[in-house]
Amino acid sequence: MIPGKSVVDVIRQYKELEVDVCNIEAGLIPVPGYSTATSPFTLDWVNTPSYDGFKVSGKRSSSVRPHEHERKKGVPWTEEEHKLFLLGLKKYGKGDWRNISRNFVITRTPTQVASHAQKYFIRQLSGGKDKRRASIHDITTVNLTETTTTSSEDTNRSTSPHALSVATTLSPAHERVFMTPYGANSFEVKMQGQNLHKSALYESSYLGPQTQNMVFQMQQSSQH
DNA sequence: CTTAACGAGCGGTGATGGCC
DNA sequence: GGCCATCACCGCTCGTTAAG
Repeated sequence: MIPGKSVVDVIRQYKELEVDVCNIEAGLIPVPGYSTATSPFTLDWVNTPSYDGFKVSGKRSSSVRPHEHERKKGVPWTEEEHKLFLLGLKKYGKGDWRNISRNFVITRTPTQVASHAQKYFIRQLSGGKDKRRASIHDITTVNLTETTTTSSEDTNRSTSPHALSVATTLSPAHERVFMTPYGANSFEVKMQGQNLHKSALYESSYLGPQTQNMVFQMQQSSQH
């Protein structure tokens, strides 16, 4: 299903692509960026017990490296991602970046998580040095935090369609509690009173089975 | 997975010049 | 002289990448 395209359009596009691919494989169309006469690369079909497919051979020229292998720009970690990282670190411990990536910081690859952890631990080791620039790595725990914010962003998040709102008898100050899925294995709790807002991140294992199921269903619906 | 090198981007700080 | 804006330099932070 492609928005704005009919079945006939899609079939026509498929057939055109099929012809293109046939022409490319037949060598009728030069691949952009490669000159068969000057390129140091060759494409060989390899068929061994361990590998079956094309393999590129030849030397990589350092002079062309910057053009064909641009360094990716870094995407700064958000506070939310860092908090999820801390939760994952708590659950899986140092070194299990794969599971932390898979179950907590699902927006980052294990390599990115490992890199972030490296900087985080370096920051912890250098603690105590004054005159440091503020960093996201200064956040070392994910605990119940109390604020008096009444920002619209706060309100919007709490009343998102995937937030579970429950009445509370915790204290007269907390009139409502909002639970919002937060990553794959955690959830955010916000307690709101007239002038008091509290928020905290918890692992899903903190919940009873019924509530865990409700949060799981909210996660499913938020993904759709 | 760990470690270290690398590079981009940002913020702090001092120098400089214009204005009052 | 005091204040403010602008600029350049430098150090720091942090994401990417390659080697082990």
